[in-house]
Amino acid sequence: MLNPLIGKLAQRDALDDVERDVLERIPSRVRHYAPGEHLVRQGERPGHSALLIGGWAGRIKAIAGGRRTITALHLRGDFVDLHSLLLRPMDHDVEALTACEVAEVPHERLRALTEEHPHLARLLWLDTLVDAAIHREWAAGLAARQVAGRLAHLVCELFLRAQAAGLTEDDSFTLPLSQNTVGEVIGAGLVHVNRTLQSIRREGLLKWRRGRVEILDWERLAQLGGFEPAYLNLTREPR
Amino acid sequence: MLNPLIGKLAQRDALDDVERDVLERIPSRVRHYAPGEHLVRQGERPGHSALLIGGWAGRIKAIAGGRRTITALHLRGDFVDLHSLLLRPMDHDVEALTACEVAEVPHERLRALTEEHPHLARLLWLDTLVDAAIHREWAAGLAARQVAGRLAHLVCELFLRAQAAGLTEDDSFTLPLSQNTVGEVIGAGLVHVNRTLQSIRREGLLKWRRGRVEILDWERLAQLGGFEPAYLNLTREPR
DNA sequence: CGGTGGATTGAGTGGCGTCAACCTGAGTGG
DNA sequence: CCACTCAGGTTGACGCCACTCAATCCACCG
Repeated sequence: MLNPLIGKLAQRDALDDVERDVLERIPSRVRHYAPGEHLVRQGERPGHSALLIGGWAGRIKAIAGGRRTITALHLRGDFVDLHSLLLRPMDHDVEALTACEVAEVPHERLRALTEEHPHLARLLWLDTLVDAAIHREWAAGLAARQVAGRLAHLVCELFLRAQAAGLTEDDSFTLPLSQNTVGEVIGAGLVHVNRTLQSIRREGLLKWRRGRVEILDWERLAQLGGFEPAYLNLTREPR
Repeated sequence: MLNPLIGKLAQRDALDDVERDVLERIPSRVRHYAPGEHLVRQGERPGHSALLIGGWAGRIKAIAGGRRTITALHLRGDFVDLHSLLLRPMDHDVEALTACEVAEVPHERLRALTEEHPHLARLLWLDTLVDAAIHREWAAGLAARQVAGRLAHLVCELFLRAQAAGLTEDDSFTLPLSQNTVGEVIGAGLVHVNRTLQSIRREGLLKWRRGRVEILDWERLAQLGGFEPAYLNLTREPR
């Protein structure tokens, strides 16, 4: 059940047979969520962390004044709230943005695993560090890039992450998010997202219809977004 | 030498005598930096992590186009690049914003510590998780708050963090950052920071002269920034 | 075939960036 | 002790990116 996680960790550092075995044996309960349902709510103290098996989920921060922002997007293989193992109470909601399939891993098991297998502990820690690196990249983008750049950057990032999760076909992947949701991610209003997207399409950088994105010109898209993939830590290193 | 760190960790969970002893015995080299000097550079793979003993430091992301953004601010007791233990190469610079005193802790020691003392490992992990929580808060602010709100929020956050580090006197603390630097933090231009600051001062929310901030009306300042301190995890919990 | 969520288009406005001076206080050297 | 320097703070003018309000269109579905 945790195979998507195993695959992801193995991209960052070699796993030996024992470690794979330990991960495979972790019990977990599978749950399904409909779009809009909450996997976790702000203020809660969950006794487990949720590993995404399928679908897209987002971390939602409610801001005083009714506005809300999506501070992270997650896909297959991502732990959406691994940090709830230590960070309590939850500082944000986690919401299913599409239909989601989730494996709930008990915190007691995760804690035991980290005590008995320091290398796996490091890889889980690393996973939260990559989350943080992505947060930094997004924050820098919000401060320094305008909407077109943020949009291009987002598409580049999600394509690479989807690719790492085995979810791409050639130059396209499924991204069933409404323009309104995209706006909540990149900090832009719905109308402006729409116009910006049209302009990017008109330029021939990508196609985006019915929740399917096809990248037509990676070079120019990456340039528009100022995209540098190093922060994703998709390379294999001893950790 | 690591006392500021010990104090900080002890605010989040009880440390027993053995743990304190272990932390106290960690060897570290002390270094001093002048304002503008780099503690670490993007792309490097440092063999140690830098613990701030005094002064203010910032994590700087260079964005294509010559712009730069400060994605995190650090003060006494903060590990400015603890994540470099696992996240390589560095995805950003760390720069001394004022004169800084730093203790460099070798990675091999940190790694040994995490393997032998799982509870301390969790507290270090937690420290990086709080960093991430702050990133989320800032990112949400950049997306949803306007400049006055971001400025107010920043002052509230830094006051509480300075207080936790024992750096406040009554309602004031030292914050020797230029308005230009503040702009790089909250994603605003120098001129606009200046005008916004004047308006906040005129409203009687705070004084800010010569690198010293005095908070005059916490209530309204927190309201203006939509400030909710929970994300700082300044509470004591079993971790 | 009406209902509904999402995409699209138009128009008006304001927050905030940028350029460009000018002011102020602290430190320095003669 | 004063002239000079320089970083940082302050002020004014101008323009654009992006937000908001408000329709309208479109695809899909029961």
